[in-house]
Amino acid sequence: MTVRLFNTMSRKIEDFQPLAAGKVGFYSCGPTVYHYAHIGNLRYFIQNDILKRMLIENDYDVTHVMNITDVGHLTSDADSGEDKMEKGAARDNKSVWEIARFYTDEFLKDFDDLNLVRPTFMPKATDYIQEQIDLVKKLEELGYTYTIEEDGIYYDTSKFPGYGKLTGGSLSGNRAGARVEFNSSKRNPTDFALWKFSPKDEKRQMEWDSPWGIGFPGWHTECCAMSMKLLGNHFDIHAGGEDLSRVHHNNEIAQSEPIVGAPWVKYWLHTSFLVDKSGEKMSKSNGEFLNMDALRKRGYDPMVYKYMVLLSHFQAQLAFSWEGLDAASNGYKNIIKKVAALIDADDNTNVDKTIYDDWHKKILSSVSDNLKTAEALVYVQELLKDQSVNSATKLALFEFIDRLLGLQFLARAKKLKAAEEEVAPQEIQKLANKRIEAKKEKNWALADELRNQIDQAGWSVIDTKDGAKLVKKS
RNA sequence: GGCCUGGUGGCAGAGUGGUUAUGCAGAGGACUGCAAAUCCUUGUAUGCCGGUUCGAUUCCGACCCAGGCCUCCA
Repeated sequence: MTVRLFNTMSRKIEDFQPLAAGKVGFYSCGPTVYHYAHIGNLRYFIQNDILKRMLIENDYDVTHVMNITDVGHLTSDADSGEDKMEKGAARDNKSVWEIARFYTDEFLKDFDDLNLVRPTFMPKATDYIQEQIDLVKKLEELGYTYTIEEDGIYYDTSKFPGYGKLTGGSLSGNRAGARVEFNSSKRNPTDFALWKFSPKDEKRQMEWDSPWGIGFPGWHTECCAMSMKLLGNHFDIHAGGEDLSRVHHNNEIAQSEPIVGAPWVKYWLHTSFLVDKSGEKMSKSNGEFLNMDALRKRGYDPMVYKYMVLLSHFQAQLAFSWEGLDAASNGYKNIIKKVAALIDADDNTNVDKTIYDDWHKKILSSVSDNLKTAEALVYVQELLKDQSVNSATKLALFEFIDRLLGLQFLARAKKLKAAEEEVAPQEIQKLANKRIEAKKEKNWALADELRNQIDQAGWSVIDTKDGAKLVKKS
């Protein structure tokens, strides 16, 4: 099946043609582990996961690299900002190494709760310092660098003719230091640090020796160094959040193409932001933000958030609201209920191969066409409604849908059934029996009172054709 | 200021040159002593102004509005 993806480089949807037949090298910029990931960050990782699952369902052998940025970087090249890692460490009263480990673990917990397939490699930036130094050395040999005294080694973007090509247009109209004080020692406003020197009077928690003295790498080098090491000089797909395209990814290209030749990467994918209802992006830097734990504490299944994300398209901003999350929650639960009913209805009929193939194709085509997950979910609704498809075929299709979208419809449906089959304790059963008696005597007041008591004890009583049924409340 | 996105019902959001998906919420009904669940039915939308066209929500242009990047952030 043809895979089509919107390539930021061309600003067009292109047919996907891998560099090597049947194989995909995929690099996604990972988290900086100085704080919890907020749910906006997680939207991007969900989208990456769908991309990967879709490629796998299309029989590609995917090698996925996602870095863990555990090196602190200054908040600006002007050397005036704070180091996020060191700041985070001070906030939590821990060493930078401790907070890196702590927030990496927290991140992976969310990752697993969202049922995201783990990357093939998750390199830590601090494990690839030598590779980053080697990369800077090569750029130095090729004449792309210059030194600013007591500051660092910088990349001269005027030496790279294609600078800025990823995001198109000219960068010349950019206001140098539009939002930050401009480092006047730089030759060009777009120049960036490759290696920063540690301050002479200060011992940093994270610093390394290098041919240029004690210091630490600039943050754009890690992705280049690690991707070259783990995916080779050229690879197929590079993904990131929409904020990364203009600076980080243009800088990555500027660092890599002089060394490996152009084009370095074939397809660039960028995920748009989750925004709040006033339209502003969620940001870790702003202090207040929602993480997965905040959602869990309010009783939301992480899968509900994933479902909400998949209802939208990754290139469009998605507005977060509790109302929207509730809608997603109801919608998700309704599907689970219907799938649970399918399991009950499964009468051991055979899977109808023709019908299966038809739906399989429709759903996989949607996701393969630039990740139209919302369209795929419409087909899921239509499949559930379609009475001409037997239960066995539907269930087989749900196995495929769960592989493709990772929404765990079947697992949740089975869990729901298990909860429904749980037998009520004796005292609850007694109350239920009393209520039946009351009903027979048409003593509605007593019956309602008894239902109240059962309700308070955490059970629901539901009258059915076959009598009263007790179901534990979730 | 430069570059880039986007504006669709109450909410979230697809798609389409010719009756605007889907979900959630709402309304009505069936069922029920009442509920819950379920099922059936159902109303409501393409920012504004021009152009192209037999016909524009879709294509083109201007405008208005919102957002992103130009410091680190997905």
